[in-house]
Amino acid sequence: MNGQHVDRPAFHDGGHEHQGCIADALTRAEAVCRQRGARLTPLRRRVLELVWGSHRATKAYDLLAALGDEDGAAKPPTVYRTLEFLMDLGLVHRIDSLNAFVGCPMPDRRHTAQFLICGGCGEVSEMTASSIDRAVADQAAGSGFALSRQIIELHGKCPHCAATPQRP
Amino acid sequence: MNGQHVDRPAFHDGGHEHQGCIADALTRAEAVCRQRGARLTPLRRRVLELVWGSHRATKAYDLLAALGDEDGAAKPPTVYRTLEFLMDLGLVHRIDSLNAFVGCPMPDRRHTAQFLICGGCGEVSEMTASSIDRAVADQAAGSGFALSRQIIELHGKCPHCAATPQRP
DNA sequence: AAGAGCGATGATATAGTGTAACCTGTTGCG
DNA sequence: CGCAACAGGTTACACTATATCATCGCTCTT
Repeated sequence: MNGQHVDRPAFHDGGHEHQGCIADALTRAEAVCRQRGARLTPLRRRVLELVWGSHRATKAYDLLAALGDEDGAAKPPTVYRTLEFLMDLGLVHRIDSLNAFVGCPMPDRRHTAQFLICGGCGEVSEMTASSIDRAVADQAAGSGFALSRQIIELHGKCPHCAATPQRP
Repeated sequence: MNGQHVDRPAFHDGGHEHQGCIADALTRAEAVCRQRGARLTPLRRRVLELVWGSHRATKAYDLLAALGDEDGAAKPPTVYRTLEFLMDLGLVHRIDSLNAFVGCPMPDRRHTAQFLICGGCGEVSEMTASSIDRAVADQAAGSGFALSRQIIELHGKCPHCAATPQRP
């Protein structure tokens, strides 16, 4: 059976070469925009870059502050509009339980997503687990419920943090 | 196999005798409080009653307004503290994707929960689907992730609303 | 080239959500 | 009674998000 099919379920180790993650994300974003006839303006590009600055979820007002440091006082609507654009294109996802945003590692492919959120290091790992999809779809169908959007956010500890109990 | 085991997957019809739902919820709450040595004060009781005023999710500031009409201007901390108390006892759940709260129909039993949220009528239906639990637990374990809390909120249309396309 | 139309961004103001810190009152109990 | 523990009140503030209108620059058309 293929119930275990999962894309990218892994967490990163501290030492990975993160610049590559950012560069790859921007490359994918350019491709998606080209394909969809959307414009990846400097602002949008910069916001996406900031979101990809870590594998944690980024708060809108942190983006705002980061932009402010550079471009002289960005305002909230600027950031929220930009995030909305990026979400519409599937380039970032919103994590509702954190009021924060995370880059999508596979924006070129239509997919559902589940998020593993580490309470230790804050890293968020996106996965697409067909077994979860199937269970959810079955239950919705069994209740006569027409599913349109699923929010699955799983909190806990990533392998690294689970192995390292926090010290007082 | 019992992958289809589900508690209370159903939505209510408009005409059900809702006073009974409220009364039952309060009865269960009294039992839970007695059992756990917690005090169901008038305020807590009133807030729970308000949350159970419908099968939709209730916003904190709507509770605040409702209380204000009665008791002369309640303040935010009062409501949030009371909601926190009710959540600790499992009497209400928070729906993160709505910033709102809904009564738990089975607070006496430890359980995970998934929510079906209708975008038409706003009704929220809680279920405990063991097939989803199992798929989630398997995926988390497979990633070495130590799961502590799962947030599963499924948006769509309930059977009634799916059968009644909205008119312009 | 003039100007319409549109998408992107700027700017102002305000709405909505949530918490920190401190104080007061109440209850249960030795 | 007198204390400890909990519940609730009060003030102030922080954080999150949106509505609305103005501006700028680009493209398309005539």
